[in-house]
Amino acid sequence: MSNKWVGLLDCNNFFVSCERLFRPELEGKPVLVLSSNDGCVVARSQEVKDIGVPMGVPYFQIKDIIKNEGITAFSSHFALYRDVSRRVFSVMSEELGGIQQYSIDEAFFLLDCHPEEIASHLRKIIAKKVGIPVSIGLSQTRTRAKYANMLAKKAKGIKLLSEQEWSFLAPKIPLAQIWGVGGKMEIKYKNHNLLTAYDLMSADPQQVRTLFGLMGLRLRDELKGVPVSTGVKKSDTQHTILNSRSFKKPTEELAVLADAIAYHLRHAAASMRAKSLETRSIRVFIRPSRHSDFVLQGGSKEIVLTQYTRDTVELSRLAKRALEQVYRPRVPYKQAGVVLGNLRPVGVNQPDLFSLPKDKNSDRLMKVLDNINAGKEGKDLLTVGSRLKQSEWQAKSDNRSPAYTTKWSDILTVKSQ
DNA sequence: TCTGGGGTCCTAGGACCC
DNA sequence: TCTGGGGTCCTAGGACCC
Repeated sequence: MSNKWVGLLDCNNFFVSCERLFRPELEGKPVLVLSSNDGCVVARSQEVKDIGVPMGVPYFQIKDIIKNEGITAFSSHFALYRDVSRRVFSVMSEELGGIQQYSIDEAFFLLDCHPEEIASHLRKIIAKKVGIPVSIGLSQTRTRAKYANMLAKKAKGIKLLSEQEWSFLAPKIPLAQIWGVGGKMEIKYKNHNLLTAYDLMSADPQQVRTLFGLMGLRLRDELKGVPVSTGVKKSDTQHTILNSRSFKKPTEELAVLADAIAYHLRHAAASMRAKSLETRSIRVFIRPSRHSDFVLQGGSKEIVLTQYTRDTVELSRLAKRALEQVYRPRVPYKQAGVVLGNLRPVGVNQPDLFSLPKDKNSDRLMKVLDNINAGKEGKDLLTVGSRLKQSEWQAKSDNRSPAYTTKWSDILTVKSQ
Protein backbone atom coordinates (compact mmCIF):
# COMPACT_ATOMS: atom_id res chain seq x y z
CA MET A 1 0.00 0.00 0.00
CA SER A 2 2.14 2.86 -1.26
CA ASN A 3 -0.66 5.38 -1.68
CA LYS A 4 -1.05 7.52 1.34
CA TRP A 5 -4.27 9.28 0.56
CA VAL A 6 -7.65 8.26 -0.77
CA GLY A 7 -9.51 11.22 -2.22
CA LEU A 8 -13.17 11.71 -2.97
CA LEU A 9 -14.28 14.50 -5.26
CA ASP A 10 -17.97 15.35 -5.13
CA CYS A 11 -19.79 18.00 -7.15
CA ASN A 12 -21.76 20.42 -4.97
CA ASN A 13 -25.56 20.27 -5.42
CA PHE A 14 -24.75 18.71 -8.76
CA PHE A 15 -28.03 18.92 -10.67
CA VAL A 16 -28.62 22.45 -9.42
CA SER A 17 -25.11 23.46 -10.45
CA CYS A 18 -25.73 21.99 -13.92
CA GLU A 19 -28.91 24.04 -14.35
CA ARG A 20 -27.15 27.18 -13.12
CA LEU A 21 -24.38 26.77 -15.69
CA PHE A 22 -26.84 27.98 -18.31
CA ARG A 23 -28.86 30.27 -16.05
CA PRO A 24 -26.14 32.24 -14.24
CA GLU A 25 -28.71 34.71 -12.95
CA LEU A 26 -29.86 31.91 -10.60
CA GLU A 27 -26.56 32.01 -8.74
CA GLY A 28 -27.28 32.81 -5.10
CA LYS A 29 -31.00 32.20 -5.58
CA PRO A 30 -32.99 29.19 -4.30
CA VAL A 31 -33.09 26.44 -6.96
CA LEU A 32 -34.23 22.84 -6.81
CA VAL A 33 -34.48 19.89 -9.21
CA LEU A 34 -37.31 17.35 -9.23
CA SER A 35 -37.20 13.65 -10.00
CA SER A 36 -38.76 12.41 -13.20
CA ASN A 37 -42.53 12.61 -13.17
CA ASP A 38 -41.86 15.75 -11.14
CA GLY A 39 -42.36 13.37 -8.23
CA CYS A 40 -40.06 14.62 -5.51
CA VAL A 41 -37.06 16.82 -4.75
CA VAL A 42 -33.71 15.28 -5.72
CA ALA A 43 -31.37 18.27 -5.57
CA ARG A 44 -31.38 21.52 -3.62
CA SER A 45 -29.23 24.62 -3.69
CA GLN A 46 -27.83 25.84 -0.37
CA GLU A 47 -30.53 28.52 -0.31
CA VAL A 48 -33.25 25.85 -0.57
CA LYS A 49 -31.61 23.82 2.20
CA ASP A 50 -31.58 26.95 4.36
CA ILE A 51 -35.29 27.47 3.73
CA GLY A 52 -35.77 23.99 5.19
CA VAL A 53 -36.98 21.96 2.21
CA PRO A 54 -35.94 18.36 2.94
CA MET A 55 -34.38 15.99 0.42
CA GLY A 56 -36.83 13.60 -1.24
CA VAL A 57 -39.98 15.44 -0.23
CA PRO A 58 -42.91 15.07 -2.70
CA TYR A 59 -43.40 18.03 -5.01
CA PHE A 60 -47.10 18.41 -4.31
CA GLN A 61 -46.37 18.94 -0.63
CA ILE A 62 -44.15 21.96 -1.19
CA LYS A 63 -45.86 23.75 -4.07
CA ASP A 64 -46.83 26.62 -1.80
CA ILE A 65 -43.35 27.01 -0.37
CA ILE A 66 -41.91 27.08 -3.87
CA LYS A 67 -44.26 29.84 -4.81
CA ASN A 68 -43.96 31.88 -1.64
CA GLU A 69 -40.17 31.66 -1.41
CA GLY A 70 -39.59 32.30 -5.10
CA ILE A 71 -37.81 29.00 -5.64
CA THR A 72 -36.98 28.03 -9.22
CA ALA A 73 -37.90 24.37 -9.76
CA PHE A 74 -36.55 22.30 -12.66
CA SER A 75 -37.71 18.91 -13.90
CA SER A 76 -34.69 16.62 -14.02
CA HIS A 77 -32.75 16.58 -17.25
CA PHE A 78 -30.41 13.63 -17.23
CA ALA A 79 -28.94 14.08 -20.68
CA LEU A 80 -27.58 17.43 -19.50
CA TYR A 81 -26.27 16.09 -16.19
CA ARG A 82 -24.56 13.13 -17.83
CA ASP A 83 -22.87 15.43 -20.27
CA VAL A 84 -21.57 17.81 -17.59
CA SER A 85 -20.52 14.79 -15.51
CA ARG A 86 -18.46 13.48 -18.41
CA ARG A 87 -16.69 16.82 -18.65
CA VAL A 88 -15.85 16.94 -14.96
CA PHE A 89 -14.36 13.44 -14.98
CA SER A 90 -12.43 13.97 -18.15
CA VAL A 91 -10.71 17.01 -16.60
CA MET A 92 -10.07 14.92 -13.48
CA SER A 93 -8.58 12.09 -15.51
CA GLU A 94 -6.33 14.48 -17.43
CA GLU A 95 -4.99 15.81 -14.16
CA LEU A 96 -4.70 12.59 -12.15
CA GLY A 97 -4.54 9.67 -14.54
CA GLY A 98 -6.63 6.90 -13.00
CA ILE A 99 -9.83 7.72 -11.19
CA GLN A 100 -12.69 5.54 -10.03
CA GLN A 101 -16.04 7.03 -10.85
CA TYR A 102 -18.53 6.14 -8.16
CA SER A 103 -21.67 7.98 -9.24
CA ILE A 104 -22.78 10.67 -11.65
CA ASP A 105 -21.13 13.33 -9.48
CA GLU A 106 -18.44 11.56 -7.44
CA ALA A 107 -15.09 9.89 -8.09
CA PHE A 108 -12.34 8.41 -5.90
CA PHE A 109 -8.63 8.81 -6.58
CA LEU A 110 -5.27 8.06 -4.93
CA LEU A 111 -2.42 10.42 -4.04
CA ASP A 112 1.07 9.88 -2.63
CA CYS A 113 2.00 13.41 -1.73
CA HIS A 114 0.98 17.07 -1.81
CA PRO A 115 -2.69 16.22 -1.24
CA GLU A 116 -3.77 19.75 -0.43
CA GLU A 117 -1.99 21.40 -3.33
CA ILE A 118 -3.39 18.89 -5.80
CA ALA A 119 -6.91 19.11 -4.37
CA SER A 120 -6.85 22.88 -4.53
CA HIS A 121 -5.59 22.79 -8.12
CA LEU A 122 -8.36 20.33 -9.05
CA ARG A 123 -11.06 22.59 -7.68
CA LYS A 124 -9.73 25.56 -9.59
CA ILE A 125 -9.29 23.84 -12.91
CA ILE A 126 -12.73 22.20 -12.80
CA ALA A 127 -14.29 25.55 -11.96
CA LYS A 128 -12.44 27.09 -14.88
CA LYS A 129 -12.95 24.41 -17.53
CA VAL A 130 -16.42 23.15 -16.58
CA GLY A 131 -17.80 25.76 -14.22
CA ILE A 132 -18.95 23.36 -11.52
CA PRO A 133 -18.09 23.82 -7.80
CA VAL A 134 -16.70 20.68 -6.17
CA SER A 135 -15.66 19.49 -2.70
CA ILE A 136 -12.76 17.18 -1.95
CA GLY A 137 -12.22 14.95 1.06
CA LEU A 138 -8.96 13.08 1.70
CA SER A 139 -8.24 10.35 4.23
CA GLN A 140 -6.89 6.80 4.53
CA THR A 141 -9.84 4.74 3.24
CA ARG A 142 -12.83 5.43 1.04
CA THR A 143 -15.21 5.37 3.99
CA ARG A 144 -13.10 7.91 5.85
CA ALA A 145 -12.68 10.00 2.69
CA LYS A 146 -16.43 10.05 2.32
CA TYR A 147 -16.74 11.47 5.81
CA ALA A 148 -13.95 13.95 5.10
CA ASN A 149 -15.89 15.07 2.06
CA MET A 150 -18.88 15.83 4.24
CA LEU A 151 -16.65 18.01 6.40
CA ALA A 152 -15.20 19.65 3.27
CA LYS A 153 -18.66 20.84 2.28
CA LYS A 154 -18.93 22.70 5.56
CA ALA A 155 -15.40 24.05 5.32
CA LYS A 156 -13.81 25.75 2.34
CA GLY A 157 -14.21 22.85 -0.07
CA ILE A 158 -11.23 20.73 0.96
CA LYS A 159 -10.75 18.56 4.04
CA LEU A 160 -7.69 16.52 4.86
CA LEU A 161 -8.62 14.04 7.59
CA SER A 162 -5.48 12.70 9.26
CA GLU A 163 -5.15 9.51 11.29
CA GLN A 164 -4.86 11.59 14.47
CA GLU A 165 -7.91 13.69 13.76
CA TRP A 166 -9.93 10.60 12.86
CA SER A 167 -9.02 8.93 16.15
CA PHE A 168 -10.15 12.05 17.92
CA LEU A 169 -13.44 12.30 16.03
CA ALA A 170 -14.46 8.62 15.78
CA PRO A 171 -16.05 8.36 19.27
CA LYS A 172 -18.26 11.34 18.39
CA ILE A 173 -19.44 10.19 14.97
CA PRO A 174 -22.83 8.44 15.05
CA LEU A 175 -22.82 5.34 12.84
CA ALA A 176 -25.77 6.74 10.92
CA GLN A 177 -23.44 9.37 9.46
CA ILE A 178 -21.14 6.72 8.04
CA TRP A 179 -21.33 5.77 4.37
CA GLY A 180 -23.11 2.42 4.03
CA VAL A 181 -25.10 2.61 7.24
CA GLY A 182 -28.75 3.21 6.43
CA GLY A 183 -31.83 3.18 8.61
CA LYS A 184 -32.12 -0.58 8.96
CA MET A 185 -28.50 -1.21 9.85
CA GLU A 186 -28.38 1.72 12.23
CA ILE A 187 -31.12 0.10 14.29
CA LYS A 188 -29.38 -3.25 14.16
CA TYR A 189 -26.10 -1.75 15.36
CA LYS A 190 -27.92 0.18 18.05
CA ASN A 191 -29.58 -2.99 19.30
CA HIS A 192 -26.11 -4.32 20.02
CA ASN A 193 -25.02 -1.12 21.65
CA LEU A 194 -22.85 0.05 18.80
CA LEU A 195 -23.55 3.77 18.46
CA THR A 196 -20.47 5.46 17.10
CA ALA A 197 -17.77 4.79 14.51
CA TYR A 198 -15.41 4.07 17.39
CA ASP A 199 -17.79 1.47 18.85
CA LEU A 200 -17.77 -0.56 15.66
CA MET A 201 -14.01 -0.17 15.19
CA SER A 202 -13.33 -1.61 18.61
CA ALA A 203 -15.90 -4.41 18.48
CA ASP A 204 -14.83 -8.03 18.25
CA PRO A 205 -14.44 -8.95 14.55
CA GLN A 206 -15.78 -12.48 15.00
CA GLN A 207 -18.94 -11.12 16.58
CA VAL A 208 -19.29 -8.43 13.96
CA ARG A 209 -19.08 -11.11 11.27
CA THR A 210 -21.82 -13.26 12.76
CA LEU A 211 -24.11 -10.39 13.70
CA PHE A 212 -23.72 -8.07 10.74
CA GLY A 213 -22.26 -10.22 7.98
CA LEU A 214 -19.55 -9.41 5.48
CA MET A 215 -20.70 -5.82 5.13
CA GLY A 216 -20.25 -5.23 8.85
CA LEU A 217 -16.78 -6.69 8.84
CA ARG A 218 -15.70 -4.62 5.87
CA LEU A 219 -17.12 -1.47 7.32
CA ARG A 220 -15.18 -2.14 10.52
CA ASP A 221 -11.95 -2.49 8.54
CA GLU A 222 -12.55 0.67 6.54
CA LEU A 223 -13.23 2.64 9.71
CA LYS A 224 -10.05 1.26 11.27
CA GLY A 225 -8.08 2.50 8.28
CA VAL A 226 -7.70 -0.79 6.42
CA PRO A 227 -8.92 -0.34 2.82
CA VAL A 228 -11.13 -3.24 1.76
CA SER A 229 -11.25 -2.98 -1.99
CA THR A 230 -7.59 -3.02 -2.93
CA GLY A 231 -7.05 0.46 -4.21
CA VAL A 232 -8.92 2.48 -6.76
CA LYS A 233 -7.96 0.86 -10.04
CA LYS A 234 -10.56 -1.32 -11.75
CA SER A 235 -11.63 -1.14 -15.37
CA ASP A 236 -14.86 -2.72 -14.23
CA THR A 237 -17.53 -2.97 -16.85
CA GLN A 238 -21.05 -2.33 -15.75
CA HIS A 239 -22.95 -5.41 -14.52
CA THR A 240 -26.55 -4.41 -15.15
CA ILE A 241 -28.60 -1.97 -17.21
CA LEU A 242 -31.95 -0.99 -15.76
CA ASN A 243 -34.82 0.85 -17.38
CA SER A 244 -38.00 1.58 -15.47
CA ARG A 245 -40.61 4.20 -14.78
CA SER A 246 -43.57 4.85 -12.51
CA PHE A 247 -46.96 5.19 -14.14
CA LYS A 248 -49.06 8.28 -14.16
CA LYS A 249 -51.78 6.24 -12.49
CA PRO A 250 -51.93 2.59 -11.39
CA THR A 251 -53.02 -0.10 -13.83
CA GLU A 252 -54.28 -3.67 -13.44
CA GLU A 253 -54.13 -4.44 -17.14
CA LEU A 254 -51.63 -6.83 -18.63
CA ALA A 255 -51.75 -5.04 -21.99
CA VAL A 256 -50.65 -1.76 -20.45
CA LEU A 257 -47.86 -3.47 -18.53
CA ALA A 258 -46.76 -5.26 -21.68
CA ASP A 259 -46.54 -1.93 -23.46
CA ALA A 260 -44.41 -0.43 -20.70
CA ILE A 261 -42.16 -3.49 -20.49
CA ALA A 262 -41.67 -3.52 -24.26
CA TYR A 263 -40.76 0.17 -24.13
CA HIS A 264 -38.23 -0.32 -21.33
CA LEU A 265 -36.74 -3.30 -23.06
CA ARG A 266 -36.17 -1.35 -26.28
CA HIS A 267 -34.42 1.41 -24.39
CA ALA A 268 -32.34 -0.89 -22.20
CA ALA A 269 -31.24 -2.92 -25.23
CA ALA A 270 -30.37 0.19 -27.23
CA SER A 271 -28.38 1.57 -24.29
CA MET A 272 -26.58 -1.76 -24.00
CA ARG A 273 -25.62 -1.72 -27.67
CA ALA A 274 -24.48 1.89 -27.39
CA LYS A 275 -22.07 0.74 -24.69
CA SER A 276 -20.92 -2.23 -26.80
CA LEU A 277 -22.17 -4.73 -24.24
CA GLU A 278 -24.17 -7.91 -24.55
CA THR A 279 -26.36 -9.69 -22.01
CA ARG A 280 -27.07 -13.16 -20.77
CA SER A 281 -29.98 -12.51 -18.45
CA ILE A 282 -33.13 -10.46 -18.44
CA ARG A 283 -35.28 -9.61 -15.46
CA VAL A 284 -38.74 -8.08 -15.57
CA PHE A 285 -40.35 -6.50 -12.51
CA ILE A 286 -43.72 -4.92 -11.78
CA ARG A 287 -44.69 -3.22 -8.53
CA PRO A 288 -47.64 -1.51 -6.89
CA SER A 289 -47.13 1.83 -5.19
CA ARG A 290 -44.77 1.78 -2.22
CA HIS A 291 -47.40 3.75 -0.36
CA SER A 292 -50.40 1.53 -0.90
CA ASP A 293 -51.80 -1.56 0.80
CA PHE A 294 -50.47 -3.64 -2.06
CA VAL A 295 -46.77 -2.99 -1.36
CA LEU A 296 -45.97 -6.67 -1.08
CA GLN A 297 -47.79 -7.74 -4.23
CA GLY A 298 -44.98 -6.91 -6.63
CA GLY A 299 -42.64 -9.42 -8.14
CA SER A 300 -39.87 -10.09 -10.59
CA LYS A 301 -38.85 -12.85 -12.92
CA GLU A 302 -35.43 -13.48 -14.37
CA ILE A 303 -34.68 -15.50 -17.47
CA VAL A 304 -31.12 -16.66 -18.01
CA LEU A 305 -30.12 -17.20 -21.62
CA THR A 306 -27.87 -19.96 -22.89
CA GLN A 307 -26.04 -17.51 -25.10
CA TYR A 308 -25.14 -13.81 -24.95
CA THR A 309 -27.28 -11.55 -27.09
CA ARG A 310 -27.84 -7.95 -28.15
CA ASP A 311 -31.00 -8.63 -30.07
CA THR A 312 -34.06 -6.58 -29.17
CA VAL A 313 -36.39 -9.01 -30.94
CA GLU A 314 -35.14 -12.01 -28.99
CA LEU A 315 -35.12 -10.12 -25.70
CA SER A 316 -38.62 -8.78 -26.30
CA ARG A 317 -40.00 -12.27 -26.59
CA LEU A 318 -38.36 -13.30 -23.31
CA ALA A 319 -39.51 -10.13 -21.55
CA LYS A 320 -43.09 -10.83 -22.53
CA ARG A 321 -42.84 -14.37 -21.23
CA ALA A 322 -41.33 -13.20 -17.94
CA LEU A 323 -44.04 -10.58 -17.53
CA GLU A 324 -46.79 -13.15 -17.98
CA GLN A 325 -45.22 -15.17 -15.18
CA VAL A 326 -45.11 -12.38 -12.60
CA TYR A 327 -48.37 -10.70 -13.49
CA ARG A 328 -51.27 -11.13 -11.06
CA PRO A 329 -54.78 -9.88 -11.83
CA ARG A 330 -56.41 -7.23 -9.65
CA VAL A 331 -53.18 -5.70 -8.42
CA PRO A 332 -52.87 -1.95 -9.05
CA TYR A 333 -49.34 -1.79 -10.49
CA LYS A 334 -47.60 1.56 -10.36
CA GLN A 335 -44.20 0.74 -11.83
CA ALA A 336 -42.62 -1.58 -14.37
CA GLY A 337 -39.02 -2.17 -15.36
CA VAL A 338 -36.48 -4.30 -17.14
CA VAL A 339 -32.96 -5.25 -16.01
CA LEU A 340 -30.37 -6.66 -18.37
CA GLY A 341 -27.74 -8.53 -16.38
CA ASN A 342 -24.58 -10.59 -16.75
CA LEU A 343 -23.25 -7.98 -19.13
CA ARG A 344 -19.95 -8.32 -20.91
CA PRO A 345 -18.18 -6.35 -23.62
CA VAL A 346 -18.95 -7.48 -27.15
CA GLY A 347 -16.16 -9.47 -28.72
CA VAL A 348 -15.10 -11.46 -25.67
CA ASN A 349 -16.09 -14.54 -27.56
CA GLN A 350 -16.17 -17.82 -25.74
CA PRO A 351 -18.65 -19.79 -27.78
CA ASP A 352 -20.73 -22.15 -25.72
CA LEU A 353 -20.34 -25.76 -26.71
CA PHE A 354 -24.05 -26.41 -26.55
CA SER A 355 -25.48 -23.21 -27.98
CA LEU A 356 -26.70 -22.66 -31.49
CA PRO A 357 -24.75 -20.60 -33.99
CA LYS A 358 -25.58 -16.91 -33.93
CA ASP A 359 -27.93 -15.30 -36.37
CA LYS A 360 -25.66 -13.08 -38.45
CA ASN A 361 -28.53 -10.90 -39.58
CA SER A 362 -29.46 -9.91 -36.06
CA ASP A 363 -26.50 -7.57 -35.58
CA ARG A 364 -27.15 -5.86 -38.88
CA LEU A 365 -30.83 -5.41 -38.12
CA MET A 366 -30.06 -3.91 -34.71
CA LYS A 367 -27.58 -1.50 -36.26
CA VAL A 368 -30.21 -0.24 -38.67
CA LEU A 369 -32.70 0.08 -35.80
CA ASP A 370 -30.25 2.06 -33.66
CA ASN A 371 -29.26 4.35 -36.50
CA ILE A 372 -32.83 5.24 -37.30
CA ASN A 373 -33.61 5.96 -33.65
CA ALA A 374 -30.35 7.84 -33.06
CA GLY A 375 -30.69 11.50 -32.22
CA LYS A 376 -34.40 11.23 -31.68
CA GLU A 377 -34.27 11.19 -27.92
CA GLY A 378 -37.54 9.90 -26.55
CA LYS A 379 -39.13 9.68 -29.97
CA ASP A 380 -38.85 5.93 -30.33
CA LEU A 381 -39.96 5.96 -33.96
CA LEU A 382 -39.12 2.45 -35.06
CA THR A 383 -40.09 -0.09 -32.45
CA VAL A 384 -40.21 -3.74 -31.67
CA GLY A 385 -42.77 -5.34 -29.42
CA SER A 386 -46.18 -4.21 -28.25
CA ARG A 387 -47.18 -0.60 -28.67
CA LEU A 388 -50.47 0.82 -27.54
CA LYS A 389 -52.09 3.65 -29.45
CA GLN A 390 -52.11 5.86 -26.43
CA SER A 391 -49.38 5.23 -23.87
CA GLU A 392 -51.52 5.72 -20.83
CA TRP A 393 -48.76 4.86 -18.39
CA GLN A 394 -46.36 7.60 -19.44
CA ALA A 395 -46.02 10.86 -17.57
CA LYS A 396 -44.51 14.19 -18.45
CA SER A 397 -41.96 16.66 -17.17
CA ASP A 398 -43.29 20.19 -17.02
CA ASN A 399 -40.29 22.30 -16.10
CA ARG A 400 -37.46 20.70 -18.02
CA SER A 401 -34.62 22.94 -19.09
CA PRO A 402 -33.58 22.98 -22.76
CA ALA A 403 -30.97 20.43 -23.91
CA TYR A 404 -28.21 23.04 -23.98
CA THR A 405 -25.39 20.60 -24.65
CA THR A 406 -26.98 17.61 -26.34
CA LYS A 407 -29.42 19.02 -28.86
CA TRP A 408 -28.42 21.38 -31.64
CA SER A 409 -31.69 23.26 -31.54
CA ASP A 410 -31.25 24.10 -27.85
CA ILE A 411 -27.71 25.46 -27.92
CA LEU A 412 -27.49 28.93 -26.46
CA THR A 413 -26.94 31.81 -28.83
CA VAL A 414 -24.49 34.42 -27.64
CA LYS A 415 -25.17 37.95 -28.77
CA SER A 416 -22.74 40.83 -28.54
CA GLN A 417 -24.24 43.96 -27.08
C1' DT B 1 -55.12 13.66 -8.07
C1' DC B 2 -49.91 13.85 -7.03
C1' DT B 3 -44.07 10.03 -3.28
C1' DG B 4 -37.69 8.92 -8.99
C1' DG B 5 -34.55 6.10 -11.59
C1' DG B 6 -30.17 3.63 -12.05
C1' DG B 7 -26.84 1.12 -9.91
C1' DT B 8 -23.92 -2.24 -6.42
C1' DC B 9 -23.37 -6.06 -3.36
C1' DC B 10 -25.05 -9.53 -0.15
C1' DT B 11 -28.01 -13.28 1.67
C1' DA B 12 -31.94 -16.47 2.65
C1' DG B 13 -33.90 -20.27 1.02
C1' DG B 14 -35.23 -23.68 -2.54
C1' DA B 15 -33.66 -27.22 -5.87
C1' DC B 16 -30.68 -30.61 -6.64
C1' DC B 17 -27.00 -33.88 -5.74
C1' DC B 18 -24.41 -37.47 -3.26
C1' DT C 1 -44.45 -43.58 13.47
C1' DC C 2 -41.03 -41.43 11.35
C1' DT C 3 -38.61 -38.24 8.45
C1' DG C 4 -29.76 -37.51 7.20
C1' DG C 5 -26.71 -34.04 6.41
C1' DG C 6 -23.84 -31.39 3.86
C1' DG C 7 -22.48 -29.15 -0.33
C1' DT C 8 -23.36 -26.18 -4.51
C1' DC C 9 -25.93 -23.40 -7.54
C1' DC C 10 -29.55 -20.28 -8.57
C1' DT C 11 -33.15 -16.86 -7.81
C1' DA C 12 -35.63 -13.27 -5.63
C1' DG C 13 -35.40 -9.82 -2.66
C1' DG C 14 -33.18 -6.60 0.70
C1' DA C 15 -30.18 -2.80 2.00
C1' DC C 16 -27.74 0.78 0.59
C1' DC C 17 -25.96 4.50 -2.40
C1' DC C 18 -26.49 8.86 -5.40
